[in-house]
Amino acid sequence: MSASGSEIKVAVDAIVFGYSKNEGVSILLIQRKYPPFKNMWAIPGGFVLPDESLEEAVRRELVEETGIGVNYLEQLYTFGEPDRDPRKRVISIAYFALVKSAQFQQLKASTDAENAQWFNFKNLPSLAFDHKKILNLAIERVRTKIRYQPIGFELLDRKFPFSDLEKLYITLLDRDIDRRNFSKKMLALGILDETNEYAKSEGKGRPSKMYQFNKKRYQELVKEGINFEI
Amino acid sequence: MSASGSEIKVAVDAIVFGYSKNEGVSILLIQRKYPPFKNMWAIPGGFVLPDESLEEAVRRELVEETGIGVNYLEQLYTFGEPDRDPRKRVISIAYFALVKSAQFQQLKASTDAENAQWFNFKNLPSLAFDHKKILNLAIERVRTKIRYQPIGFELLDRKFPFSDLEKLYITLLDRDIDRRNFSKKMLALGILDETNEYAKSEGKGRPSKMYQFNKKRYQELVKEGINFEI
DNA sequence: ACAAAAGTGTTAAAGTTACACCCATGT
DNA sequence: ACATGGGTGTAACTTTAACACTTTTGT
Repeated sequence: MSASGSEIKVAVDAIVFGYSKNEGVSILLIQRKYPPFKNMWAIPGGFVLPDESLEEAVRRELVEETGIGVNYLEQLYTFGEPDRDPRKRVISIAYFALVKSAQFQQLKASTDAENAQWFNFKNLPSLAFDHKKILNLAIERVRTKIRYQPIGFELLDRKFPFSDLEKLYITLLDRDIDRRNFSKKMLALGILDETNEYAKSEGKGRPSKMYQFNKKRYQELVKEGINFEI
Repeated sequence: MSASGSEIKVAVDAIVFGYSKNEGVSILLIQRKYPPFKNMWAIPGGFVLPDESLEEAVRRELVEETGIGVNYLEQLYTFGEPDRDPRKRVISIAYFALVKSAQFQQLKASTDAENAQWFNFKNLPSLAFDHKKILNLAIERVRTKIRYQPIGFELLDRKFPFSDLEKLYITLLDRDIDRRNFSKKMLALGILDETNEYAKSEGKGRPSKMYQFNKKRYQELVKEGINFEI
């Protein structure tokens, strides 16, 4: 090891994803109040305190800056180019987070965090620092990951109609999905429980059964060596 | 963001993988000269200097501590639990690196770095700090990744007999592979060029043709949307 | 009765797996 | 001539992809 320590600041950032059937995938951004990049949009985040873990830091910053609590959090990548912050050397450990649909819609409506706002992931503003790069990586990661891990359920409510799941995949993968093949495959995995509830109809169409992701069952099956793949 | 910066040190660590047909997969470790964990084995690494990128830091530390230059380097994960170093708060950005077979064998023989040593990945000593956890993650990552990205070639020489590739996969995936099916699949991908060289026989068996990974071709095919998968 | 969304099965094509014998070389 | 590792094809099976009509509800 080198003899001396470093004068480098350590920050965390979190790309928070929300989803609703009608609006698709959204990402939570905050507007900067101070220079540099004053008034520009940025990914929420901040410096890590001496005695908290990285994940604790992310959760704390998210509450402070946006009032949000997330139910899924995963480390994405660490960005550390010497010049990524014009003021000083900052390395940032980026996370991505997923928020359940009902909560996302509540948050959208609330005014708790005046300078936090959701943006559709296909229509994002320009961003401060290297945040565009971070965000693109996060989107790419989520896009890839829903194909081999059941993280999509973290964006839906606990109980959801099958078509919501399908729409989520269509949105993220950005291509059509054959409804019959998709449901066959999903149901064949054995990780979805059918409930005896039905979606309250929204005025049109046949009401759909509500399904529920069975996490325990999934974990058992993982041990037995199944692989989720869509 | 929080107002204040942090008093956290930033380090990088690198899990270096080497491979040879006879010895299988090895990992490069160094023996610590000073407390804490004096004399224990550890993953090479050290603090990031103020003006170098993370990757530069990894390469510099590897040269300083082990005399090695690597040909493939990828970020693995960032470890930041507050208590992972007993002395002070250190977050470490871990990388994994792959070394080509010929170079690995040279390094094994050389005495450049007295306190650096290669260990078979199935027979590792106990390690300082949380390095066991880091190492396990690295092994898991490489194991998974060779199945969907052609990183295996970074462990072989530029030209290699087909059976070396096969043995590498058998070793890492820890299961038998059907020679016929494996070569069919690999060759069907169209990313291996047959050379007109033959392996100099080692006294027994039919000499094998030498193959070569065609990186350009692979990158073209990726753009066209193939997916490498074994 | 019609519009809208949910629910459901079959067939062809592609991909994967299982399996065994001959070939080229050194001793 | 034998021991050793290299090289190769085919058939059964599994998985995936393509495709359209019926059901339930609200208006």
